[in-house]
Amino acid sequence: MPASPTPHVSWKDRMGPTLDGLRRAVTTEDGPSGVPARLRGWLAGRRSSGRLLFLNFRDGSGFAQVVVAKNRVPPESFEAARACPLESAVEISGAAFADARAPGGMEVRAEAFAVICAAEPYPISPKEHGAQFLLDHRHLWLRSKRQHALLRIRDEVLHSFREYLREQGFVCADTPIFTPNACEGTTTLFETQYFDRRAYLAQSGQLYNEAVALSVGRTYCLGPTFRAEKSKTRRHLIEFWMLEPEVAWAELDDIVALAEGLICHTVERLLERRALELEALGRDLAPLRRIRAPFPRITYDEAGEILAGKGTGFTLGDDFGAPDETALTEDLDRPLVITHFPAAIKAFYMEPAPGRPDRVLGLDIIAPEGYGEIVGGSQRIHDPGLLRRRIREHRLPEDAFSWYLDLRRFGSVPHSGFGLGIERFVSWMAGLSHLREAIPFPRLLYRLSP
RNA sequence: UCCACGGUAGCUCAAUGGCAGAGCAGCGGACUGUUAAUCCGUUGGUUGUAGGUUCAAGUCCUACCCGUGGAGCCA
Repeated sequence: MPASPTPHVSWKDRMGPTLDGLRRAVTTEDGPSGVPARLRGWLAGRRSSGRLLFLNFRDGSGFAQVVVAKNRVPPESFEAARACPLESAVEISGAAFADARAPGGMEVRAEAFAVICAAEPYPISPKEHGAQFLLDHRHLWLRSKRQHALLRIRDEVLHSFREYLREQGFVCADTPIFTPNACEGTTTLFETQYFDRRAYLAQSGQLYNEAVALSVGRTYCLGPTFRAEKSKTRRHLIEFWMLEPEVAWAELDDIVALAEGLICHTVERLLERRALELEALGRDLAPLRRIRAPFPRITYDEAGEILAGKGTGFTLGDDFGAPDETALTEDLDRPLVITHFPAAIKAFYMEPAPGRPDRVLGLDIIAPEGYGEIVGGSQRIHDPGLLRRRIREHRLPEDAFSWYLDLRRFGSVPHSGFGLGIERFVSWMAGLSHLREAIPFPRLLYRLSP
């Protein structure tokens, strides 16, 4: 192999220091002062005080104040920094100092400033905007400090979920998006062409997860799901991401404990690693610090009794509506676990409760603070005869489920799993008033772009 | 799909049926410690679309289009 013509430089060294790293170095007690740096990024804001400019600069890792003093930089640098439009791509040479007057405790004092690519007049101002305008400019809105924080919180949530499940011995095995038929036969599916036949966009990976669980024991999938419901509320997206663990040998109580562990681990990680971002959103951290296992747990029938006393108009036998969920959790500071639902309102594959054939071993977890249902799951039927009967009772096409029934013919065991809505979870953590900010590019009823 | 509300400057919003307005952004200027900086000046309009009532319509009427919130469905 021929010798490399230039010495190898690692990726990290090529890219140079980031604001995030500089801030950590400079603001540490007894840390260095006046750390020289060359930074590349975007001009996020500017205030001027004559011969002194205060720039809000974003390099991707974070935001920092850059001070450009007229008598400390070449004249062309000062003019460029004074006049270039917001969101221009710029390069700054200077040094980083700890300074209590700067937001975040650090500022970069510029020695040179150059515009790499001047922006056109930027449509998003620091003032208020309506939801429609911001969503039309979602591709640019993502650059704001608030969205920057949310992107990192979502990333941390996804990372922590995977981290916890991996520690518990789970294997991530993703499930298909194109599916030949409706898994549960309940919600409306998006229909699409699959060459010369019809296919549907997945609304759950559960049935496939069950197959994988009988191979590796503990599995999960994490990906987008699609519901063609004309939902028009702050709690619904047309395309959303769902985490679905499935565990062989697990019964209802086992996956309640799994959900508790998963949620508590992720809340802890967020408080530990993303407290600054949560605070940037104005999120009150006190309610998050109170999230501890075990979660309060009631049955469907007990919930019905509580609701009878609250007068929400709930009828026993129905599923809970949004006002019912709010009423059940209004006095709680932790998520509420509800189990043992009527079989009639739940999916065909749920295991009947021992001694109560009209109730099934399903679980819902309702988040506090009005964030609604974040988890739905169940113990699955493992008896082949019962499962076949249920498929017939629900008038589902038996041949489409032949592979699913096979799972009960070859070493069937009790198993359980649940689905957790990523955007609902992120909304709850971040204290959002609408799900649309919890995903980079939300798909809403009348919005398919950007 | 149903219910409620809305559409006026680039943005956020005002305007008893009687001259189309403000703040912010933009543009020009002042300012060496700003924190959504401040101050002075200034550009900017087919009032969602079509029709109707009226001496006169942003305003009232009809239809349509688009959007927002809620219900149901669920994560």
